[in-house]
Amino acid sequence: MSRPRAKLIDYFPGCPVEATLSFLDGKWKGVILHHLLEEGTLRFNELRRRIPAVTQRMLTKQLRELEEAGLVSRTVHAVVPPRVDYDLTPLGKTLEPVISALRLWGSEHVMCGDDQVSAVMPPQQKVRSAA
Amino acid sequence: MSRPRAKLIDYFPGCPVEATLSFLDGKWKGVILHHLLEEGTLRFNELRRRIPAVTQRMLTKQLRELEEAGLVSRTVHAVVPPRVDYDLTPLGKTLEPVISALRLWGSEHVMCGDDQVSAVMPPQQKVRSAA
DNA sequence: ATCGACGGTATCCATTTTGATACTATATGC
DNA sequence: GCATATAGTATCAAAATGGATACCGTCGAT
Repeated sequence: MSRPRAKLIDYFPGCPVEATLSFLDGKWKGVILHHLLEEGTLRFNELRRRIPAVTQRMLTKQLRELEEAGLVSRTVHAVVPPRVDYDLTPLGKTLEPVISALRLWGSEHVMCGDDQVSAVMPPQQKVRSAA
Repeated sequence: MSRPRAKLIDYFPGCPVEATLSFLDGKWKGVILHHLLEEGTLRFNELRRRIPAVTQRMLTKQLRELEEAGLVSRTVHAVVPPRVDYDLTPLGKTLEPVISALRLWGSEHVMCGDDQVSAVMPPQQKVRSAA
């Protein structure tokens, strides 16, 4: 219910980019998808531990939005310490090339200083076909 | 200035994805980059016309952020009706594979209803190498 | 003299997003 | 009985984002 992006854009010829971005919106969706792609099924607190800076509320929200978008599945096991598994749906898995492209660009061009992030041209190294 | 994303993330092993996303953040950066990639140098109002839904303030803001990030260059011509050219920097151009991946996924998986956007699995069609 | 185009700024306001904190329920371990 | 773990929800407040509107200065056209 909150998709400010692409929602009121009446300009859709050039919009698939923005449309895709709207699914990755929010502060944590990228990381969540990344972990789910890398590690497969994860429980709520497993994700939390992998993303220390996220709060419970935020993680819940982002997961719900991913679920609503059909990218992530949520499986509740009716066991006694509650247990909920999160996994990518087939649709979610199709995002792999996108996440890979993001990750590749990030790892080649983004330098992480102490508390800031900046993009730089990589030294003339050839881009290996990093799958 | 304002980079809530990735700013306070002390978890950087798995973060290139999020780092990249932080550069595409904001409602219009994706479209701006898309147009600049497609059409090369554009003036302020040329961009505006290509993105009817953006306000002057927002376009300015997003362009400034892209400039600050080193992805876009801003050239002021000291002529009499002011003239400002925006173009991708070499660094900005390296985002092409990313934008392409986003565009490809968007065009294959995102269906645009009247006023909402949803992702779907494409019917088993093979992915043509849509450059 | 006024209007419009250009490329913005400044101001104000509404919405959205995020964070902090406290709270829930059940079961196990102590 | 109390703490812990699980997977959250509720509430409040702050911050960030975005939109509307008005304004700036200069030039050419009317």
